[in-house]
Amino acid sequence: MAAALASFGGSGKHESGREQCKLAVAVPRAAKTQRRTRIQAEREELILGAALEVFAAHGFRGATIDQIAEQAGMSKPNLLYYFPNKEIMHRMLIDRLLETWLEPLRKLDPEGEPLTEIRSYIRRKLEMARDYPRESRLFANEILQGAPRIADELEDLKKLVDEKAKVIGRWIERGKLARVDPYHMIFSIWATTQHYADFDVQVCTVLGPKRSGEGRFEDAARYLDQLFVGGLKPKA
Amino acid sequence: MAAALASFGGSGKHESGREQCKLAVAVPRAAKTQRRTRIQAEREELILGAALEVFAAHGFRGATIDQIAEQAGMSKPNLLYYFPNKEIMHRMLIDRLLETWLEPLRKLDPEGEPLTEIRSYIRRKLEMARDYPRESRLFANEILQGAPRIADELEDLKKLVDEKAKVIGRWIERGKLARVDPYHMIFSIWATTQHYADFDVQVCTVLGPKRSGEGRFEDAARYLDQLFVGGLKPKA
DNA sequence: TGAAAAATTGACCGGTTGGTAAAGATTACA
DNA sequence: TGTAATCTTTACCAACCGGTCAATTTTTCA
Repeated sequence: MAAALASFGGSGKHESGREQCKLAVAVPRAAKTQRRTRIQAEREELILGAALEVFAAHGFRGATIDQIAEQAGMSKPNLLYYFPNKEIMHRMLIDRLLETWLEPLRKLDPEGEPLTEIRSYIRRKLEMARDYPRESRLFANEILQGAPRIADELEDLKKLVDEKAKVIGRWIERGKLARVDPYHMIFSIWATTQHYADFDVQVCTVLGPKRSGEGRFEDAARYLDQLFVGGLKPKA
Repeated sequence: MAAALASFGGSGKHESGREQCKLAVAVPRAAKTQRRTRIQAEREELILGAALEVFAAHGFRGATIDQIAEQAGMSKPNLLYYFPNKEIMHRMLIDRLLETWLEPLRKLDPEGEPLTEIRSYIRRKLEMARDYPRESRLFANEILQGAPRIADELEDLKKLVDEKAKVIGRWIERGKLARVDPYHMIFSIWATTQHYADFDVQVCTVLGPKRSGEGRFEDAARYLDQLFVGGLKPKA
């Protein structure tokens, strides 16, 4: 229960320090010129949490403002006082999601020991699936439906992957990894780790009540370690 | 382009021969006592195809009857003459989907050579992701949103997986496979193969225009082969 | 304290959506 | 060919949904 998968709390909420660029859009119209209130900050956070819950569970079109408002414990017009419309809530969630979501890949260190780096990456991604399943499902919903609202962001993602694929390619050239396709390797890491967030219902049903406790992430971590270390170790 | 991934056409449409149990529900009310017409069969098939397209792209709530009707090239009331409501179309699609979807796992042969069996399973699943991406997305949409409409079917799935997990367990006992968790092994196969259908937009964007042709499935097949054979081969 | 600013709400509106009613067009078949 | 069954469409309805408005309550701060 302890060693395999670390806790994730460390770096606080999603992005405490940095100013959130797109947030300005959502400042209530009545307060445009004014400084943000304490209540504004609190309410906006409350609403975004509720919106995350509902968007993740029903997708963009499936989610209704009424549902989000109820989840946040306020009336619909009250919610719309903070966020002028549904799109903006969604857009803001996607933006801050991508920040955290890509962090593990960014951390992949070209100077590190290749197999260790990849194991760390997998572990981090699995921790994110465990600790931020709603974010994962929000993203999955969006991609599944053709990513209509995040084409630009996907291009940024491509750049990051291109860069890291080169790093992996160099590791392979130096004989530190098996000769695999770096892109498909990254895909397989995304797929296997996010599966535990996106397909959680299925995973828990199939594992049954006895094995579907939190321990399932430890088991998954152990298995994925075996799979990837075995599969990516360079042939001697 | 040829060897790695076979074509999938072989067994014809989803279930040509067998009688579709739930179909009776959708017989137009006007024709309850009567035998099914040629037109009925044709139209129902046409509608289900359109419904699959739309449900896969927008999820259940996101799909509208009007969209499905337009996709099928008919008016909404005309469509509703064949299927009394949205739920029934969805339910029928899910039912016939699960039949085909689980076939590859059913085919996992306890008597076969373990590593070969698993490689075949992976290849078949990947072929399904390539040839039936809409079905995959329909399923993904449903699971992602908590599987509200298919709890029963998931229980059946569990039974099948339990059975096959035992088979895999015996293979491991006989030293034919590395000592991995059979359940998580199956999850990882599902995740990695279905990823190419469910996250197609992302895959194609990241691969870029040059590599995102149909060849991406060949590359995926090759990579997954390396990964799983390397990862699951018993330690000497 | 009091008044301005901020927060909240009920009532409402236009457009969409799932679904129905009924009448007209087409097809099967005696 | 005629007629009954089947198929299709136009017109429609009630509920829902995204979003607005104007009025009320609460908070802030001089």
